[in-house]
Amino acid sequence: MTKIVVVEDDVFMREEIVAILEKEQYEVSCITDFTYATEDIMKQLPDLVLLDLNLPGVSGFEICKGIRQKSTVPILVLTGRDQLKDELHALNLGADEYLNKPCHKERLLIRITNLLRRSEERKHFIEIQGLRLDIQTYTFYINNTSIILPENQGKIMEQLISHYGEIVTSKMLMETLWGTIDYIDENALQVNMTRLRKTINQLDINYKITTLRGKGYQLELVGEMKND
Amino acid sequence: MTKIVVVEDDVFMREEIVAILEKEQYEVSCITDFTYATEDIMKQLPDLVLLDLNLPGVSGFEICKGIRQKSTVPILVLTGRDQLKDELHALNLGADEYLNKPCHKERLLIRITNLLRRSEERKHFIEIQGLRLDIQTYTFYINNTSIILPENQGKIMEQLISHYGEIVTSKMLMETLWGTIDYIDENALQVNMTRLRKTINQLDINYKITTLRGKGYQLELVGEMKND
DNA sequence: TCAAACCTTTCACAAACTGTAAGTGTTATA
DNA sequence: TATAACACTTACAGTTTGTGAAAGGTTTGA
Repeated sequence: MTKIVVVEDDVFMREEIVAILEKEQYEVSCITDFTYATEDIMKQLPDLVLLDLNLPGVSGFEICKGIRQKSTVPILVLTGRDQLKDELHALNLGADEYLNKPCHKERLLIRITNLLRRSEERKHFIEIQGLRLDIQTYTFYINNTSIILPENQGKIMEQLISHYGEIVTSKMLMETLWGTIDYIDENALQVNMTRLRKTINQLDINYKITTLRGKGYQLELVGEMKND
Repeated sequence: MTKIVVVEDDVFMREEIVAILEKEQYEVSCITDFTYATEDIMKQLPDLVLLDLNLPGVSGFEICKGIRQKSTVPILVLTGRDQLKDELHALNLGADEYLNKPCHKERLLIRITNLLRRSEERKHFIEIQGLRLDIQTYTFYINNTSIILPENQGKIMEQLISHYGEIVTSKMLMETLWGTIDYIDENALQVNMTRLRKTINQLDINYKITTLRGKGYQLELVGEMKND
């Protein structure tokens, strides 16, 4: 069932939206406490987020930005703010649609349908800036190129991308690759790591795999000039 | 350079749009004779189509539909029609965005940017209803599954999809697979065809490969109930 | 300086993809 | 219905690709 998370403070408005969506067989849940809105939304694992901008105490823009940093879930902004600059701002922060209240039921629903259809295509992939990986086939998309990673390299890459920003331990990787940690020669992992690094080097990729001695591995941006 | 085709009959409006787009470094070309609009648009190989709906002699909806049948190029409808039913109709026919005139320059431009970014992701693929094929890696996307086709099966599939609705001859296929038609045993092609058919059968696909004796092969929809 | 941690190359086995060969179906037409 | 052309299928062996083991080299930090 398709799950939509509604972020809207006005009770009347919220209940109307919920009624409309539920009539279309969507599974709907609402955020009513906006203190940890971004986290609460993400926890629900939504297929789509319906977001108001005028919320008490928090900026809807911040929520929008926060969601987009962590996920590619479609965000539909539905708001009373009809200023062009708000629209541009929201769209720049990663919103996929921007509709003004009041909004016809049908107009809202067709946008939702379209966004969901579009995001279906993304279901295959995990993704960070500039990289996309099909975790079924380990087809790896970089700019205008795509290549197929061998299974082991693909699994390592999957871990590195899905834990981007964190450290991935050898233990985690060995469990992912072989389902167990026992009787596995750590060297086998190192060999595959070497192979993956070689693969990455041949591509035009802005990332490298850093070793954190005694801790694990990490995917890191490279070649970014620091501006002071 | 990114190419945008503008379909708009009003001279004043058209020139204003062209000026705005060219200032943003887009390559712009216009359709002014709408008799064979769809064909003329497609010939230009646009990265995006900017479409008006009120055109003399032709229906903008028809053009929209026609483009979408042949391509996944993003279509942005920019029109004076502000009726909800027109908007719904256009979006249902495959339009990606629907904006009302008059429209702020920035609003238009950011939608264009977003559509183009989104369609970048599609550059890898060729696509017909329900099927997508990455022609670099021959990763094949069907509903919620993706698999990797072996090179030969991938090449055959590429031909069948990109010539969907037409007949693909053995000669064409042999040239695609082996670069030449000489000294190639036609049986080799048949073997690969059998293999591809077997692959397709294992998947939940609505298409089958039909043989046209003495002519060639064709991809066809299957299992569609005919309603009289 | 030295040992632990990590990296790299080479090798041989296993799996996947390929065209060849040989035989089996199918279809149009006389 | 007989026949020949066309199409399909299966088995096989050569080639390529991915894999972990082994052995030796390099880096790091106390």
